[in-house]
Amino acid sequence: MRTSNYLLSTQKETPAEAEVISHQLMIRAGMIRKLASGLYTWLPSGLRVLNKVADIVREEMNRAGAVEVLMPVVQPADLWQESGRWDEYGPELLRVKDRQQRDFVLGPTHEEVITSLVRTEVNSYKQLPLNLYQIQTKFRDEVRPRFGIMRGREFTMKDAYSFHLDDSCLAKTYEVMYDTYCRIFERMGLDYRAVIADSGAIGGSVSHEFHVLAASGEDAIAFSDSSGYAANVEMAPAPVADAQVSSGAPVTTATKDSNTSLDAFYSAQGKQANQALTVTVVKGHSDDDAETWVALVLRADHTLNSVKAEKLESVAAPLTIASEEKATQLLGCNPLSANPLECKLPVVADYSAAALADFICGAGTADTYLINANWQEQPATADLRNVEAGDASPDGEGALEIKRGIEVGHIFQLGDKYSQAMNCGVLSETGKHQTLTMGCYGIGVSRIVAAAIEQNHDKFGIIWPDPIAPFKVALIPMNMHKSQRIKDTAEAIYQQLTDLGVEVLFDDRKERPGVMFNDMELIGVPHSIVIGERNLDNQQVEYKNRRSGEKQLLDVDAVSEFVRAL
RNA sequence: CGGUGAGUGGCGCAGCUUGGUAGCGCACUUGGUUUGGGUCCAAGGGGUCGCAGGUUCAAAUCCUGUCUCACCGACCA
Repeated sequence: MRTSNYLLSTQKETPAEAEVISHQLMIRAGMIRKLASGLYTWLPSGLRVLNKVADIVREEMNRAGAVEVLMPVVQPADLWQESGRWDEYGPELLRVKDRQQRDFVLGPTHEEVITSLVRTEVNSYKQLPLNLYQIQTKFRDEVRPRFGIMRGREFTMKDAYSFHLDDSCLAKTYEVMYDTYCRIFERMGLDYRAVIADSGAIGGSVSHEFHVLAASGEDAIAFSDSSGYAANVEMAPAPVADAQVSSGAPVTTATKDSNTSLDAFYSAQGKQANQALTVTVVKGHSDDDAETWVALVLRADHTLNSVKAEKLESVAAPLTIASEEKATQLLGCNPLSANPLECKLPVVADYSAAALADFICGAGTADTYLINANWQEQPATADLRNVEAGDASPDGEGALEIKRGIEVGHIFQLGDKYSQAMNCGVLSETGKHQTLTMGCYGIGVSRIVAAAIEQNHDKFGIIWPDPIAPFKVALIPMNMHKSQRIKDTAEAIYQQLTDLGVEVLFDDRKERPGVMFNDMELIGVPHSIVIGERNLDNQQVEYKNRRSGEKQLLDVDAVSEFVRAL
């Protein structure tokens, strides 16, 4: 490709709206342009990378025995009503009507369509197991699109669905997909981790997420420092704390000045946040649909884990935290000063909160606190908090570390949630109808592009891993318009490399060398060949490696052999 | 949806407090200059100041409404 025929679209300045480095660089390098919130056009360089990522995913899925299909983006509402998700999914599901006023959705995922397909096409156990996948556009009307392509509303996803007679067969395919995902991320040269995950709205039991590690990641991941344990912080169980014993110190009360922070108040009382309790009021769940509220009690240094909380029987899902007015009304005082020991609401205490003795907590009147309080009777307890660095690993080996990750893949053992609801089954060996069990396996293809940049960049721009680079080699002739021999050499090398099947970006613009160097580094082309008068006197050109910065001189005749070996 | 902030050439911004009919840098065009790391000089093109209404002799500027966008929270590949 010649830059003169190409749409390079690099820019010097970073748009103000781009917060994370991958978003900034994707715009500056001319990979994407925003059309509207969460909607992006892929420019030529971006599309090349996106296609590279998709190709690797496709190759590895095929190798694993999955079969590619392509389903529609627009899906009839009846399928969603049949699965129950028409009501469950909420506003993230974009619903549209056609000219006959029939309801449709823009597919955020394809369990319904694939299940509908398989129930009509697959009738015998002999056709199983079957793993079908597609690489296709999804639409989710995200509440808050952000970070450019990282969380767009429209995005490219690889989604695969497997169908089985029984769970052990499902487990085998799940293992294969797990290994396939590892291969995929390894091939792309990404630093990733597979972690135990919550299966969320998709449903099912066993589930792993694949995260690309990056400081800007939206998820926190907990790792054991001495075993292979890794889980999303949402899922990692917190250790049960040993009950403390009260020293018998007398209970006193103290009043907090409204200008004093809680932490300062704690230390003024000779305590710390890990010796104090806080109350959070959340919406409860009851069988008769009556409005109920529950007070969750945590240690003040801990944070509430909403995934754990909403799994409690007495708590409504999704987790709804009461507004300050509502909480004040329910508790009879500001929630900060609420007294968990004499609470008007049902109390559920986190294990470590229940284990405390001689703690600080609200006294039930504004700005008044109890010092050296103790539980009078043991409260209902549960694991409610996020694990923290230093907590004991749930597998009993070592302590946890917390790192941040970008979720780029998620695999689930779905079970029969959809096949049951949508009556998807086959005749078994014994001639009986048998409902199938399913797995589903997603990869955020477009998100990988952004995640790869988060992990591979420097102050000059993107540094693509070779397998997903938009071009392998940048060919940079300096002052070609003034030197016939530079022009001839550049054209010859371009021809040789192109004949070899190497993707070359030949910068034939009439630009100063600095401009070309900067653009090629911004775009992140992994290898450059620089042609200049100085070296041409010795029939040589310069090679430069984008990642290492290593430079070396090559004989003009040796260029194609050198590039082939890269 | 709640909280915060912003909308002025393609991008980044100033002007708004104290109304007087739009400016700077980058990018773009032309000429010259320079030529191994975003040269320099000159001359140009491009904006109904998000939209609608109001106040006023006069509105980018003041008022009202509305739309859009970004950031912080609950969802997710």
